[in-house]
Amino acid sequence: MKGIRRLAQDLNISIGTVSRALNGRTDVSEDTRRRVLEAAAAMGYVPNQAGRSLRQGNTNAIGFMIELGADINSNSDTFFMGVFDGVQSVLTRHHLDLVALPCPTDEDPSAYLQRMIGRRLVDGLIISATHRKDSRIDLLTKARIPFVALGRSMTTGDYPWIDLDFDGVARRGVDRLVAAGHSRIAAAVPSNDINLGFVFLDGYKAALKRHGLPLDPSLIMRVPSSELGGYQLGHDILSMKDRPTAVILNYELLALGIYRQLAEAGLQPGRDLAIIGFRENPVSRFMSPRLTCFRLSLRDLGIALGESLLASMPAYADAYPLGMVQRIWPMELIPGESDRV
Amino acid sequence: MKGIRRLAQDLNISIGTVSRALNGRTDVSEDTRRRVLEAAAAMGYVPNQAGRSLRQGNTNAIGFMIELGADINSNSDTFFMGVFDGVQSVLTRHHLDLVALPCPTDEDPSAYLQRMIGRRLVDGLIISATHRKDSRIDLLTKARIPFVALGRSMTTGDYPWIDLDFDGVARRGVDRLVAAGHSRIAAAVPSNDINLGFVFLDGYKAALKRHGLPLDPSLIMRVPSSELGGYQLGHDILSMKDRPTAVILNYELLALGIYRQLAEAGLQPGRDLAIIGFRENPVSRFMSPRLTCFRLSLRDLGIALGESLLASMPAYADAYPLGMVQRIWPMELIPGESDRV
DNA sequence: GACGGTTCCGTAAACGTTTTTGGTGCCTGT
DNA sequence: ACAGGCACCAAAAACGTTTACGGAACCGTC
Repeated sequence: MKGIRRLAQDLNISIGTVSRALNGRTDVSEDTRRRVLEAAAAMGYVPNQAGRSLRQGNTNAIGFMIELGADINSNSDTFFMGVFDGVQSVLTRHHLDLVALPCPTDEDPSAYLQRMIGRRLVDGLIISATHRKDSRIDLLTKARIPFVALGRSMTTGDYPWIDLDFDGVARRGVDRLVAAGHSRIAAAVPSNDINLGFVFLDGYKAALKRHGLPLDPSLIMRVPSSELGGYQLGHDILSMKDRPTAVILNYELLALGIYRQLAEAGLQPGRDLAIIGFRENPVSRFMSPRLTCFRLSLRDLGIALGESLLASMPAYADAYPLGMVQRIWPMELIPGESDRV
Repeated sequence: MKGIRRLAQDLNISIGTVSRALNGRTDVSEDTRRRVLEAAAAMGYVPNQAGRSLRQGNTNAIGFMIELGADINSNSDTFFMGVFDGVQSVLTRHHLDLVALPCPTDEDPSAYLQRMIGRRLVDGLIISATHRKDSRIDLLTKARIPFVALGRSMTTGDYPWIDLDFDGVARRGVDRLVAAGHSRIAAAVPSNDINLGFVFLDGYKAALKRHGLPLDPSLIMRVPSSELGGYQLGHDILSMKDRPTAVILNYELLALGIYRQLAEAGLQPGRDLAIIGFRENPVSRFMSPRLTCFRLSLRDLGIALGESLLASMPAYADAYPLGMVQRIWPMELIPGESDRV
């Protein structure tokens, strides 16, 4: 005899009553409830989730899918650790648990997601690293699984998302560089079809136009989102015949590689090439010269993600009357020395 | 009508037969099996995990617990992502899924683990960042949950673990520095009671003794495992009246902070202070002067963890006749310029 | 032609919960 | 004394699977 049945037998009451007592129903006497709770604590009873899920049709867990294959993820897990913490802090208040679902490098993300959806392992999902056309979004809407995307996408249909302000980062980067006298400004964009690259590029183009600067296609530099990509970026820039005098970056680790490339050429960030990096992180804070980049609170971002997800789950929506959240997450410019002329 | 019942109805056969066909049982004709598989694929049928778990008493998932609170985790670049990938590659071969369980900053790890065990969300567990006395180990053995620890511990009882070679890293670091003529060698150790600190320290002490060097307690420097800890470490070293000429590090990001601290003092790693770092990572590869540190394959480590776990699960043990794995994971020294005299 | 063996499949129980339904006993007001 | 209401609880159904059991059909053998 196990589980709730055992508990009921010990107390000499029915399992239904035990269940009601544990779940805080009203139709059970205070005395009985107290006895049940005491006995449950004494034997360390925890409801079996499988039985519960089967009956209620939910799992009290939500998933956060991360793609190990996407270089933008596999290179920096300080990002997700921070976000997880924020998401958790929202979810635990509602007795929901967070599980991270790491999609293997060698599996198609959509296939992986479909498997997870089918298994009914979670009640809701957060997906990240959205691509320009992201079939996961279709999958989730079709399956009617509540979700929120960390990242916009060009996929049609209305769905909740929160995205970093790639547009604003590009725009403000250009503004700042133009104000400092630069006119040949390069932009690093990712070499794959992750959506943030397009947003970043659009912001870059719009800013150039607003300043009346010509758009030189050779200044749009496609490199992988990794520290090696930054190294390559540095090489590409240095080997151009008509070098840009400044560059804006779309990913945090690029700065590392470009710093190295400049150092090897005997050049210095800020003096020989103005650099505006992306996200401030533990590494960027310790680079010298100090990197000009943008700050955001990972924990707050996680909280916002958690709340948006809850807002789109019928069972919790009343506590979070946010409607469908489509939100651009602001980032604060932190001036450093890497973009001094 | 949903799930397997729907499938059976469409095919006009019993649900038992459908289940047997899907699960590869022998007592079903090849023709029937083919029809079932086709129909299942056509309607995108995926077995409901709750029903399955309830019946079979397992979940076909294993968990990887990470503590967001431990600074050694929340800061570590790339570490877990790489390990996850290796674990996955082993598990998927056996149709097991990996879920990462991030323990919130503000929750006690043991309490969190107990909740997860109680929910019966996973069949097995990998825990990391083991402490000197780690109650999670008692919890897991008592609950008879198969697990493997990434990290040794002083907790009694036999249990499977894999640990990085902190002892060897400390020993070889000292050897190398002594060979280069150093005699005052400092060691950074974590300021909390994570077990790796004790192992590292023991290796350091043993190496000193073997070389006939005195043990100076003031050279054992306790700092948080973060880039800020490294900054503080650098400060502490520079402000000593009888400065060490070399230091060995126990955590990868420490190097970042100490580099910065030296730079601010107009000093240079390798010339003014010999530094041997810990794990080679994307960041260390781009530091200058290049950091002398140790290399390991995260993916292989993940594979080893996955295999050890399977070896300790009765249902899979026959495929992995490893016995109880207690293994020290070797790390390869990568010479750089940071420890040149 | 009875019989044992094999191959295939249907039936039903079981897993641990939650929730609906119904019922018992007690109290209250008339 | 009796109808009605209330507070509490027992019983049983339901969730979607897997699997033990038994039986039907077919085959070959003496």
